[in-house]
Amino acid sequence: MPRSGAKTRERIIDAAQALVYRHGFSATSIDKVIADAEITKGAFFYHFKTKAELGRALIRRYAERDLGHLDRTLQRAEKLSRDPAQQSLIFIGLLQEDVEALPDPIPGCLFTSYLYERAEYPDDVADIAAETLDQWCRRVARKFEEALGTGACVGGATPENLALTLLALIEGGFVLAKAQGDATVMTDLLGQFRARLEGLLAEG
Amino acid sequence: MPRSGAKTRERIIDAAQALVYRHGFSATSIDKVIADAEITKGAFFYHFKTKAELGRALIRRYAERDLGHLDRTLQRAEKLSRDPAQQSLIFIGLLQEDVEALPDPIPGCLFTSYLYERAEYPDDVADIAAETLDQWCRRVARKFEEALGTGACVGGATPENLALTLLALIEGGFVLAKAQGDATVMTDLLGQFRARLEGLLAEG
DNA sequence: GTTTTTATACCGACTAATTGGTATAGTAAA
DNA sequence: TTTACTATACCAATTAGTCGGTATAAAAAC
Repeated sequence: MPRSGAKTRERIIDAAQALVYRHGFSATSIDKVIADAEITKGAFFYHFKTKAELGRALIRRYAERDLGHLDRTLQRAEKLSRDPAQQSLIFIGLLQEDVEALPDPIPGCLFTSYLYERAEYPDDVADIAAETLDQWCRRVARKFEEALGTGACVGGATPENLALTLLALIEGGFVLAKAQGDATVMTDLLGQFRARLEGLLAEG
Repeated sequence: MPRSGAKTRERIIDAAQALVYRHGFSATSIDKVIADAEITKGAFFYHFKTKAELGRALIRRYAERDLGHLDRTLQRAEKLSRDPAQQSLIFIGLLQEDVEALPDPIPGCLFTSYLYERAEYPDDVADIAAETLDQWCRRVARKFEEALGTGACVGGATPENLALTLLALIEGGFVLAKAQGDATVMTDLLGQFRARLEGLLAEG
């Protein structure tokens, strides 16, 4: 066999992702991708039959990494304390650390990028986004449930609802961070959420 | 004078906006816009020198309508009660009504659309988005301040912080609503926020 | 153990369609 | 007579995608 194509494939996806973060998917031309990846047209179309397939590969990798990162963060929180309530609070703290380490300009969320250009791409791309977002919520909700119990807290908040709120704050936070050109809004937003969760844990 | 060009101009912006909601800005070609608006190329370039200028006009109109709608909603809340605390809660309720009236598919926020394709367009487009989002927060924060007082509540929440959280929930809610193909997430998100605000108002 | 085959990985010139934008000649209304 | 267009033809650049050819290295045949 010749040298493995996996490396080239990764280079293509890396270059494409960087371009999509700045220009969106449809403004990301294959010519720009191959220039940045320093490969040729032949190599590109050897790995991806169409541009849509590149798109699919892009969010598939993003989705995997996203859930992988979530699980690792949850596990780190679990090692830092034995109490699920503390674990939940530490989890938010670790998310704050992630946000502070975000590069400039703020890349944002690839799912949002796709969902806002949705009509351009096959439906299954949006399906992956929906499924991953749902999984994210479920896994976070499970941790909150350990901390708060199954029932609704004061104010009718359930673990599922809190997880959804957290996810919306992150997605919305990306938008505001992009608008302000600064990720500190996200730290504030997460700080607020953390304070609220702390309050709920103290009550329940 | 011949018949006013304002009508044609509006038709162009209307057609463009509908396309941008589904395809994003860069996938929205001038040819598609003129086809949907049922005008000719000559008419388009009579009103807009470049596509970038169309983009500028699009978000400028969106920004104006957005802040106008906010002010009207705030004023409606003010007419429905004399108590700022009640007004704040009613305001959230009115936002929930707006969300429920959202068409299918969910259009989302034009600012997000731009911010996620940012590099394609002149910087002043992003400036309008940032400025409008900031104004939105300020005006909502002023109402919350009337209800809660200037100082921080329990949990360190300030009126500004709460307004920012609400905005992030709306922006993030749009993303989640697009992913799920259903706007009820946004109603839930706003309901949660309302309950929390109610709690803060009862304490303070 | 050398040669031949074969599949993988990649090159780069090419194409047909679309892109944003221009040009020009004419028309219709206030 | 100015403003607001229609209609159509055009342009250079860029777009996604094709195609015939080539380099590499492992496996199979001799």
